[in-house]
Amino acid sequence: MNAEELLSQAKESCKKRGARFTLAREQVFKLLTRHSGAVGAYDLLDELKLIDPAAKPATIYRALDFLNKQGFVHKIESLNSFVMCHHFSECNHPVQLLICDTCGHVEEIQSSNLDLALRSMADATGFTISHQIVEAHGACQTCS
Amino acid sequence: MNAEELLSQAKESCKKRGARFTLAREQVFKLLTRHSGAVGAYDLLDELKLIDPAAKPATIYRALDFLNKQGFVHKIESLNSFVMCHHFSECNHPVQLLICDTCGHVEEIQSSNLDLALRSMADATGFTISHQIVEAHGACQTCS
DNA sequence: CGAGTAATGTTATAAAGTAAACGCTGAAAA
DNA sequence: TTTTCAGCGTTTACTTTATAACATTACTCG
Ligand SMILES: [Zn+2]
Ligand SMILES: [Zn+2]
Ligand SMILES: [Zn+2]
Ligand SMILES: [Zn+2]
Repeated sequence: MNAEELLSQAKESCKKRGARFTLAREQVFKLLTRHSGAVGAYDLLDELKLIDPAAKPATIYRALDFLNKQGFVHKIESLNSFVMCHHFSECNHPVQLLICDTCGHVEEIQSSNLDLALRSMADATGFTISHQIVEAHGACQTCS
Repeated sequence: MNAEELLSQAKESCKKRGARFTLAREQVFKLLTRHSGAVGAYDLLDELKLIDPAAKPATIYRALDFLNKQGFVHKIESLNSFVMCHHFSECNHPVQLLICDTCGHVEEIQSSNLDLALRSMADATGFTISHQIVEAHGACQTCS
């Protein structure tokens, strides 16, 4: 899935939902598609400042908040950073990430077994899951 | 597992490994055992200041770092906070947490299915896991 | 004891994230 | 067409979380 495809898919998705894909949001979206790994909000801000020198932390955080709510972007809690989702057409999918600590690449996986195992364990203790965080750190194939 | 049992177990464990369970570390350990849920480093610092007014951020972070490395305490990445582990005798176990967003209680679960599902998915893509983060947010039984 | 290492104290600062007040704008209602 | 108003963006200031750097003290072991 390349950058343009993702962008048009995002626009389409917003149109359907009546959400506004404004310039600021599109700019941040595009910046994110240029990274294959995690990007910090302030790194992103530095990049955004090159095309919009007036950008401030709130600019980035608001855009990221929107993109995250639309499911276009995932937050990586263990790195305080963000990564583009390449499967956002599959709404509300559980997020499962393999994060290479060597090269920084982030791979999003989809294991229903994993999701099931977590849900069944939660069920067993009467816990209702609203949001799950699964992040594995280590070394990717090329870095091993 | 009550507070005293945990404490003596921790002391024992340090003795075996030749790690120093110093006063500062013990104080922070004790403060943590008094919480059933997540505690922020600065909240903990406020509590510590009551018995050691000279305590500074570094004091807490160093103690937490030690306790975390010994496996006595887990960091909750999605809350930037910390929780006592009640199973630290089982060394290096994968950490899987159910976090109630209503009452703040944190339940540590042990699902080998979950661990297996993650590992097998990682294997399939040639990824070697060194550390995993599994945190589910939602509502516990009493809060549902 | 004395050298070497581990831990702590202290100060300062970096990094990440949020709040609140206010102005702009563009599309729906009148 | 004009009004109006909710959503978006800007700006300023601030809070929370975490670490760096370096001096000092405490413990361990030969
Ligand atoms: Zn995704
Ligand atoms: Zn890699
Ligand atoms: Zn544990
Ligand atoms: Zn609860």
